Amino acid sequence: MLDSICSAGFSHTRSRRAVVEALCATPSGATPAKLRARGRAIHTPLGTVTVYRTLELLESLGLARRIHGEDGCTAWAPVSLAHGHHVICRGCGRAAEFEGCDLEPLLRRVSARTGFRVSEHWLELFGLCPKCIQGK
Amino acid sequence: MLDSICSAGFSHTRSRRAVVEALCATPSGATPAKLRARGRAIHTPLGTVTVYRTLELLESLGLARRIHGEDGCTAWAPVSLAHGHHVICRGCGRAAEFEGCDLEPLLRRVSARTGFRVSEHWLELFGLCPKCIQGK
DNA sequence: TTACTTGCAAAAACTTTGCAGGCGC
DNA sequence: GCGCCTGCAAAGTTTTTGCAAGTAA
Repeated sequence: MLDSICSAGFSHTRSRRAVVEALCATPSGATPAKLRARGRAIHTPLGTVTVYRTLELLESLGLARRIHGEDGCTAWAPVSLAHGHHVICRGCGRAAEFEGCDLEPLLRRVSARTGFRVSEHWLELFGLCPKCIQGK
Repeated sequence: MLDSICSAGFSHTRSRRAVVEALCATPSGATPAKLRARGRAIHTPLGTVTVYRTLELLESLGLARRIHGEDGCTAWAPVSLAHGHHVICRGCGRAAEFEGCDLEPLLRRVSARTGFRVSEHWLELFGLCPKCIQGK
């Protein structure tokens, strides 16, 4: 992921590496505060501000994305798939990515009904992950 | 909507009416701060706290819901349909509700692929509303 | 060297909590 | 009158901004 940052014209720095690694270490999503805590294992002086700014940068490059839970939307997760969505576990909060959503028929129906021209969408699923299912 | 609150066992108060009317006046969604501003036209001493608490109440009754935009998720909108989703205009920020989403095939596929047992979902569309399309 | 980055500190914005007084029923 | 409800004030969180020092290239 750092490579993508560099080839986009941004510097390769320890701080960025720390944030990127922390993010990739938690594909299930993590808040800026947690990312900072994790990132400090790699680059100790890592500051909160840098985490925010790096996330912003990653988002603009399409490499990270917010995860929206119904309680809030402060968690971030790395984006690995071209057009992925997340499914979030109600039990432990982990998130998994999945590919493909095939919403075309729906989009056409909504356009016809509301008059909106729909260009993007955003889908998130909630449920229980395999571990939490077993645990019950 | 106030009726629903009352029949659920909560009091009919001016403050609640103010929040409910402000909310219904902005089906496109509004932040707590904006709802308070609008609500003050109805009940002047309306406080921020009451707006938050009323929204919480409405949410628990299934009458209001957060709208999650990619920039944040501080806006709230009334829920009028049984199982509605929102389509949000990138131009003016308005939201419209639509019904039905037929995600069953997708849910099955995701369950099979990730092992998650999916129980809820959450979908939001983005695009341009009829007015904004014309305006361009 | 030169411009981009960083991290601290402080400010700002947003949300929640405590509590005395007010209001619905 | 009783108990829920409200609004102010204050505290707690989260996020953004300003700026001098640091670092990649």
